[in-house]
Amino acid sequence: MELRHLHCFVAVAEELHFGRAAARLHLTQPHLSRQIRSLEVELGVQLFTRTKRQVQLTDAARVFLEDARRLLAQAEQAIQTVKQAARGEVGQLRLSFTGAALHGVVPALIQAFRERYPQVELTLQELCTVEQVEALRLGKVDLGFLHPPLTEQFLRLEPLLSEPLVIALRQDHPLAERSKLPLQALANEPFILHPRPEGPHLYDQFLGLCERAGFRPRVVQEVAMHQTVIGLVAAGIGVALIPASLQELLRSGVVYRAIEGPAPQLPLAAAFRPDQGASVLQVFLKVVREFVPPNLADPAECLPPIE
Amino acid sequence: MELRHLHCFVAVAEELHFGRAAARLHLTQPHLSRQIRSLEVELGVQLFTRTKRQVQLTDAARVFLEDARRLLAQAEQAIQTVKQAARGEVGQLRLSFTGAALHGVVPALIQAFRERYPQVELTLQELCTVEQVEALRLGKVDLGFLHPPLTEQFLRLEPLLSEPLVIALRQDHPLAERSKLPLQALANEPFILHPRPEGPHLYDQFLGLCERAGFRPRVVQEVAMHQTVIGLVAAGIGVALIPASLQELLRSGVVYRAIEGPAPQLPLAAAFRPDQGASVLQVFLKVVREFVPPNLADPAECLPPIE
DNA sequence: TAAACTAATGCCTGAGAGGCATTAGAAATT
DNA sequence: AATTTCTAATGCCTCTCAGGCATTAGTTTA
Repeated sequence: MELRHLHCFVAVAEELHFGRAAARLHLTQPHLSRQIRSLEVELGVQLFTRTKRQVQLTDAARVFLEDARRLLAQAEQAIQTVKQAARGEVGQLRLSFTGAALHGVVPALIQAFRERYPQVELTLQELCTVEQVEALRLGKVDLGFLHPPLTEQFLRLEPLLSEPLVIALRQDHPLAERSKLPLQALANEPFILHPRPEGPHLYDQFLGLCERAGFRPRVVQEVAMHQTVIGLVAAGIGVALIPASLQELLRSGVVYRAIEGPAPQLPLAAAFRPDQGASVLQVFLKVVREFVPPNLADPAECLPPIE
Repeated sequence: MELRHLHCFVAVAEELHFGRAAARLHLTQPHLSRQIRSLEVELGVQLFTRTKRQVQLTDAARVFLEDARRLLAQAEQAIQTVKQAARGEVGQLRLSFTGAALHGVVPALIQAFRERYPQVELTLQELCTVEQVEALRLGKVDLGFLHPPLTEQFLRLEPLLSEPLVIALRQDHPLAERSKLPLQALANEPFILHPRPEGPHLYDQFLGLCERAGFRPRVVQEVAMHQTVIGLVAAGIGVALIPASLQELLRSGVVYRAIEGPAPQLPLAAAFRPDQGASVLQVFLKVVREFVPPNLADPAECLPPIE
């Protein structure tokens, strides 16, 4: 039995007339007669009672008709679905992102993609940059939002943006009066930083900028979670560096101040394996590129030299 | 696209090896390669990435695989179902029955059929004999349990049984003391009967028997529903004739007594149109025949002559 | 009785299902 | 580096069957 037979059967069952059914199928009536006959023989079931003048469905055919219609519709649907899948509009995509990426363009980007391609099943996972590189290497993740630069060569990067870090201060801190702070002003402050392994480049970049400003920062606490960092600032343990977009993590008693002069920059990029031809990934990347701010044309910009 | 292509696709997708897949399908590997290629061309979708050495599914193929498996399983199922339907094990059957048939073998018969052929959808409807004949004529009912004889010729009858009628009396009626009553004993009793149009044969049979016993019964009430008849007996309005199997319609204050000598008989038969080839009907009839008591071998027995 | 309608039959053609032998590129082995 | 092995693809063949046209054979209508 082939789908062709089902098409023939449904047409005859609906028209109850071999001639009209054949016209509908763009076949000749004799051929259609034979198709139906061969289907009946194969099934071992009589589907129509035909007199020379009229055609009737048997009870078995009535039962079969429902199944046949459903099968044909589902076959049609399957064809549409696989075409969509080939265009990357159906399927699954495993994403990862750093905690810092959670508060910038990334959520908006993911939401936009979700709306445009609702049939793509997204898996989301928060991982730090190094964990993401490993997950991408192992093929456990298709695309990661992480913070360059990377030493790994097997990943391709799609730079998204580079945002300056700002200083988080307790509200009653003397420096909070000023709207902008040069790094030197922080020479004697106790710092709360992210652990170096979680973002070695940012860590070293900051130390380099401090050195250029003539001091070595006093680190009193190393904490991974941004929430915790800000909590410690609120508790007066020290001051902290926070990506600008994380200022939306409001907390009473904490204020944010921009850094005057060369500020540490936290670049954000989408990383993926170029060898993965997954078309869902390609579609996602197109959306990613829409969200790249125009001033990022030159990726060099997002990584100010630190000497 | 034909089911054949789906079979090929699923085999290759599961084996990830054209040679093994071809063996499974009892095809040659070159032909299978071409089938897959033609499917890909028709869909406009690449399903496999093949190097000379290994075969991999594309993302689109993974999506398609689920649909293809489901389609093949459902096609197989549809074939089984239509075969069952042809054997009369699937489908629908519209039954009708008189009120009297509701209390004898008919419910047990229907239940037995239900258990044996759960995939046949039964429609049940209570109609009197003449209504059933009309419904059968119009094709609104496939089989009816009714009371012969019929004047109509277009129906075939399958006699089921013939049961004697018994007398329903109020418990405190003087005649209730005897265990059997000759008809003559009822010569002066007020009778509650079913209206003649609902069962003309039974009505006339009873009148005939009374006449032979030397009296003409005094009918005080004509009521259709058995429940109501018995209610009237309990109320002391009169005595009534009830099919023996309806004695299970117990009601305090009412007793039943057999008739001595020739008793009116209510024959029950299954009636259907022989021109309806519906195999569900044939299967049902087989069950009906199992429920015919052996002493009914000669259908003449169930209709004692009334002169 | 003739005409119209309609499913089935007979016969033909060409596409393609399916087979066999072989090629060609990759991986494993020597 | 050379050889062998493995495996998908190609070339070419046959023969079935999808599908067409002309016709037949019942049935209904005029």
